[in-house]
Amino acid sequence: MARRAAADTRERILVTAARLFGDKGVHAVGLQQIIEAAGCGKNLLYREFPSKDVLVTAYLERCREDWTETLRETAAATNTPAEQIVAVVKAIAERATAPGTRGCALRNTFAEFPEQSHPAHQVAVEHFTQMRRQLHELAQRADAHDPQLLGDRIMLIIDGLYTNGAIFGTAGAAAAAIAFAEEVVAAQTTTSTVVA
Amino acid sequence: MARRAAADTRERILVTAARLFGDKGVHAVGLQQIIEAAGCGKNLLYREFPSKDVLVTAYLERCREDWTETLRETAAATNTPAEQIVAVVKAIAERATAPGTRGCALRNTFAEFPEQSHPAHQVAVEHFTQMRRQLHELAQRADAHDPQLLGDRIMLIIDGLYTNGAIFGTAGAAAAAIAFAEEVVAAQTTTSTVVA
DNA sequence: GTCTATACTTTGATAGAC
DNA sequence: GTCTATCAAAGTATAGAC
Repeated sequence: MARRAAADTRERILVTAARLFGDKGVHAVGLQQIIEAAGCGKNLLYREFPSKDVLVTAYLERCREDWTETLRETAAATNTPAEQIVAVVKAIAERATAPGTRGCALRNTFAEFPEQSHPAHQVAVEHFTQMRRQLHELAQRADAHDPQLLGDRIMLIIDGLYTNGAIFGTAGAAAAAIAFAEEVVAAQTTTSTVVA
Repeated sequence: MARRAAADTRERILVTAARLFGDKGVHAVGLQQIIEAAGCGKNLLYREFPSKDVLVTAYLERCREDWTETLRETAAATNTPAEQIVAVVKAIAERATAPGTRGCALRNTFAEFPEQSHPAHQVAVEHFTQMRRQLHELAQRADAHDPQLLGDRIMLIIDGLYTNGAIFGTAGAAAAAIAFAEEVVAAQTTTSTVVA
């Protein structure tokens, strides 16, 4: 069943590329390196991903799915939109401050590809735009006084968390960011300023 | 006095390189491009900066000086440490959300050089460590309830501001971040929670 | 002598042919 | 899966202008 193996191969290449891109950055990783690490031929890689740009785009789309998954999981695990906002920050905080982590793949790749015409740049911008909108919606469903304000503040905390986590990577930073998010959500969703 | 011109030449090369690195990213800019833009010979560039790594490091050190300058200016323009914290956020917000800006050079370059052994990586880490310490000190002088907490929260806002500004670059984002910082400072430096 | 300009070497990348 | 073409990069050396 050589034909059936194709799906697995594509997945293996993508996972391998994602790991290398994430660890060393997109520019620093050559296709040769991915081929060796994935243990496949050059032909196969080019059959699945006709160019490096296509591979990078697929890598970023995969990262976007992780975010969607986070949103889905936190929605299922919480009772209220306000709780979900904090849970989202919590989930990201745990990942962003894990040792060896290098921040957010989409943000890092965005920094690597400043050209607006580059597909990687565009995928990243789409992601951030969508993410911001989703946080606004979440804040609205949480009955925030000013949904856009709350959403943007949470976005700031998440962005900062990724940057900060990539630099320092301490567990304390995660707890601090979560507490910060809790206070911000509480202040923006209740009439009296209550600090949990 | 051809010998005297050397200082100017070095400065011109560095400024040119800084602009190109900042606009297109370090990896995307070749030395040839810098030579053409600066209008100098290859020999001269290699005399002033023996390798690209040296040039990149000089570029980052220059960016660090900008931060030091910001700290100095805000200290001179404000009366209290609490005001200075807000002024720092304000100064960064204005720069980070200016059109055509691409966020923080040190953070972007940090994303481009994940290897800990690379001098560019080390300069960036030094900068962030120093910056965090300075924010802690500032929070302490502002009589914050928990100086480290306040400093870290301001650091989160600044980090987020750079990322957010690089992506969306709206003027509203600057005002929102400044208001956010004001509230956080007020909440952490007064006994009663006062919202300005 | 100091700068510009260019030719060269080596290395490593994408890409495609077979 | 190997082999090869093409191109661009860093870095070095050299030729020539003022």
